[in-house]
Amino acid sequence: MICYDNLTLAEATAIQNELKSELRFDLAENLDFKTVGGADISFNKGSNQFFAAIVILNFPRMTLQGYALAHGISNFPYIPGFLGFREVPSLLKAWDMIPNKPDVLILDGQGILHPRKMGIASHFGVLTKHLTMGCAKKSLFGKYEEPDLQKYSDSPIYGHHEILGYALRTKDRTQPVYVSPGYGLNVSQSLNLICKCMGKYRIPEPTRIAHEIVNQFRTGYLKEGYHKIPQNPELF
DNA sequence: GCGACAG
DNA sequence: ATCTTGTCGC
Repeated sequence: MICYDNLTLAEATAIQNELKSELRFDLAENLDFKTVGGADISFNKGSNQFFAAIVILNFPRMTLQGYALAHGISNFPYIPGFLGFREVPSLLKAWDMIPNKPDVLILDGQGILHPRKMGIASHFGVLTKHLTMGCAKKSLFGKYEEPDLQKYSDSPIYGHHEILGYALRTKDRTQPVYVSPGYGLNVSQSLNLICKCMGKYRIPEPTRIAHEIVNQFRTGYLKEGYHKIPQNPELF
């Protein structure tokens, strides 16, 4: 079990720069996935006990197939730019419970839209070597123009002299979300994937449902472990 | 030095 | 992130 407690900021920064050299964006031939995962963390204010959830949805149907719930402890504080050190350890516990990993995982936070290209989605992806991407509700890094008002309008976000991600309007007249690759897929693929994961809300289904379920876990309505949802028999 | 600052 | 009621706008 990896533990990032007791790291100094200088050490954490060094680790990010190290992980950065392992980034890849050429592992996805296409977006022909069978499943997509969503990851989220929840905790009670002032507590160091974390609740982690990773849900698995059928792609592109966006119906729940199963979910893993795990408890975790973290004493690493929340510092913008270092979210991975606080949340990744707990998410890995949930990840390890999953018998069949999702083809791609969407995390609540940034991917390479980060000063050192090591947002939580990239951090998690480099450690697991699985396809990941980030979809954040607020911007952390990069320069961009406001996308148009209607659904699916997007605007590139620049940083390090290149396009790192996109501000995407996922719903009419609502704040955009910020998408970027984590590990394995490229910038345009990350944008396209999020578009294919939208339901009737601003937040894409994977992370939206992960958030819903992790809160039921935190409030005691669901228990730790891997839960499989009965799947309807294929009819054709 | 000042402002910004994922969850 | 979490704690919370009403309220404005489509």
